[in-house]
Amino acid sequence: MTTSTDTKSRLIEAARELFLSQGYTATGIAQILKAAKARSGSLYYFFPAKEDLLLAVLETYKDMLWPVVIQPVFDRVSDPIERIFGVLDGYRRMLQYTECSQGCPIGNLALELGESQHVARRLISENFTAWREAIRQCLDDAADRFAGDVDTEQLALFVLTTMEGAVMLARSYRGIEAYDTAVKLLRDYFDRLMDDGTKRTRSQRPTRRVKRKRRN
Amino acid sequence: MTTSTDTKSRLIEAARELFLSQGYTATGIAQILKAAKARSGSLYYFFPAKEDLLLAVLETYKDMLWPVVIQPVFDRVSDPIERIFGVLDGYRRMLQYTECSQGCPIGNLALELGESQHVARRLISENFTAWREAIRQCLDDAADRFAGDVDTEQLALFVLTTMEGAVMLARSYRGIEAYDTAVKLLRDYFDRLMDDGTKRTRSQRPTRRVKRKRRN
DNA sequence: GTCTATAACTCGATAGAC
DNA sequence: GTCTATCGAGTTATAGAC
Repeated sequence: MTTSTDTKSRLIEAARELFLSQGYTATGIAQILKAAKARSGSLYYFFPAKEDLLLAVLETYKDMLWPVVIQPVFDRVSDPIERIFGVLDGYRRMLQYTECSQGCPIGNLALELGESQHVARRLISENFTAWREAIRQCLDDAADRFAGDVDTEQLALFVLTTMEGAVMLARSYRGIEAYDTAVKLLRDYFDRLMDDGTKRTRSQRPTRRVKRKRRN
Repeated sequence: MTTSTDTKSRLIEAARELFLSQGYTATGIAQILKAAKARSGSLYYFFPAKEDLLLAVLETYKDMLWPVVIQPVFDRVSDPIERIFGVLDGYRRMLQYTECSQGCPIGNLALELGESQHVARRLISENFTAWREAIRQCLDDAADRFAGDVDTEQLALFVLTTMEGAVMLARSYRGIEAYDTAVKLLRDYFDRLMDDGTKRTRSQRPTRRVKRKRRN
């Protein structure tokens, strides 16, 4: 049992890494087996088909979102707006660590998978939605810092849009500049949303807002 | 000669469509041959390998950028800022036409291709750069409308970032909403860049900027 | 649960006639 | 330039022993 669980997670982990660096289609079963030090009998004992392995990978991404992507940033940073840019910095580190060859694993698969793999597509959109939800929580926590009314739902989606587009361009140009530029301009947009010039002075803020508690 | 040229372009066109809808790796030679009504002998007469066919496809995208993507919008719209959003509307039409299954063909390939295909990657970045250049021209044409100093190079890159991210999310969610939201917030950012409220008066503005009408 | 062996098929690419 | 025939490797997946 310990062995079996071990093999299963080794397969998922190997598939996850290979799907990330090469894509789903371009990764062969044999390659996964070699990386996981397993045999085809084991793989097909746990997963009926290659696509089921993909589904397992996408589930782990959902599971990893909070503990790996969000929570470490939230533990380090308390300001809700800075938390957002802290998350974005996490993707920057990923790009730099991989010399701009790898960015967001979900974005890769989002564009690769076609109509046929609709279960996988649903998991991808669920991953995106969970990410947006984390950002939206930050925006809600900072709601009183915005000058006018802000649709935090839409703004969170815009943050995701920027991140995914920026990762794509950083990868394409094999340089971090495109990513940094996008985040810089997103920050500029935030500044303009939060500060409408001389019109409104938010003057004193003696009592710092209490942080809303997140689930999980 | 007429036949040969015909066959060659049929192969490129078939490959272009299949790469767009299925990706490069997932598209097989046999599938391309069937769609182009050609035989393998013909394909390998024109292209030494599958990757060379990809390069030809990417070249056609570069050739098509101005006549197909940019110029039709510029012919219809004269205002430089509206030209930018006109181009973005072209991608919206593409998404709607394909029920959000296809967006930007370059973006697809950008995330799919790995380290190995470095010639193809260079062509992809050239496509992106040419696109940015068109947008930057619009921004330069509207330079006096921006409140402060604006780095049109960076802003053009941000427009591309937004478009690519928005196309990805529209495809993932199989709905145009994510795209529309991204464009709407990009428009809001533009408005804030062009009108800085009461802070700074760019001296006399005898001709008040006309409030642009937004579709939708 | 894991092993080996392999079926059944598709892949990109080539050879040689015409 | 286009045709048919096919190579060899690689693909996903299965069978059956252990």
